[in-house]
Amino acid sequence: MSHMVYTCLMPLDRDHVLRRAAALLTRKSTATMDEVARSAGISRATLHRHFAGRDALVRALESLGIEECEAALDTARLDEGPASDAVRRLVREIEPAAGLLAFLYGENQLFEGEGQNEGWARLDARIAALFRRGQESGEFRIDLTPAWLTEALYGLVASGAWAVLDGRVATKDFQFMITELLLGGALRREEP
Amino acid sequence: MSHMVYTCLMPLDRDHVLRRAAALLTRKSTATMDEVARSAGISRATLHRHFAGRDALVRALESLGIEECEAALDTARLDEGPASDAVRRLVREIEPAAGLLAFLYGENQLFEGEGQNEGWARLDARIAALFRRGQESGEFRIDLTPAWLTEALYGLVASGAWAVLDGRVATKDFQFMITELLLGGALRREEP
DNA sequence: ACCATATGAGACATTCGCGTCTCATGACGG
DNA sequence: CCGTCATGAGACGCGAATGTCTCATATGGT
Repeated sequence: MSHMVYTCLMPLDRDHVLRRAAALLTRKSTATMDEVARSAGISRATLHRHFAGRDALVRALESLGIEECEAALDTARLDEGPASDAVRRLVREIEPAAGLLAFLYGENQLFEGEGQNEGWARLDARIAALFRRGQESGEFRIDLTPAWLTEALYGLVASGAWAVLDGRVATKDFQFMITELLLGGALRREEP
Repeated sequence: MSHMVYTCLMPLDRDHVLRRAAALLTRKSTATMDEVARSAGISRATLHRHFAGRDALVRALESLGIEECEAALDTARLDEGPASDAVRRLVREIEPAAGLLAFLYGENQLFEGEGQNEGWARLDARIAALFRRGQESGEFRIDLTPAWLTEALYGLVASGAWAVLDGRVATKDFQFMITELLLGGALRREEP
């Protein structure tokens, strides 16, 4: 029997395939199942053995993205310390998943219909809660709703991921550009 | 003969079709040619008479989006007055095209390959010049590059359009949310 | 050495959207 | 009243991608 193969190699392989798929689909969202398979170094047949179909693959990517985001939120400890620092930690931790997130963000077909993953709602709630905490503590302005700030965070992360992918922004500037714009905006701060 | 039909009705019709196509494709970027036609109230045959194929349709939408953006930039008079006011005017003028822009922004296949419309480069240059002007006048901070601010503007406009489409943000708040976040950020301003 | 299993390669039918075609209809101008 | 032209409806073939299948191979454990 090969139960050890099941419990040790398989998940690694599946994860590897998912990550390559994410990387490819981020650049070319219309990539073929065959292209995805080649990109992961396996054959189309094997890809179909792991994922029932393209839909199942995208769903798996969605779950992976949600998992990574939730892990990032956990690591970022959103409810500790100043809210602005928590936002910085959040962006830093979420950066590795930015590409995948950008792909899923553009896959708007996921968000229509009733079958949408409730993980997004959980993420939205946690991030919005962070912004609300910052508002209640007086750190953040109250005339921008937490829902919009959450939306804007997603949008900026996706924009940043694409800009990095296209070479318009350096990878090392990713976190700085997003957090500084999101928190401080483009205007010069008055010297205190 | 019906030359008057050509010069009067046709352009209106074509424009109408393009706008309906933009509205539909913004929500469902994988919409069928048949769905686009139905959405515009015409048959698939007529749609194919106006646009050689799906690719031509998307290219026409791209040109329309660029035209509307350039018109918005013209109306906004980016080189007059304080740069922050110019940004506010820019967002206000660009709002009607936000949905179309969001669709094109997600159509990343347009930006790969050499056949990309040079109109985007013109728009990028004009918007980046605005941010640079703001930096040189001391209004904007200099640690966020004009290229990134331009990218972020696109991303926020797209995010805003989608948020409005999904009912997460009120239409009347669109301009305020974007300009305030882009210019001022989420942090509370110190009272001067 | 033997067997089980995952894999790769390839064939196959199916589905789906696209692009083109024809024909009938209706509107509009001469 | 008649001709022209755009349109709608529908049929048709094509190509691409998908999903399923079989078979040969290699790897790894017994």
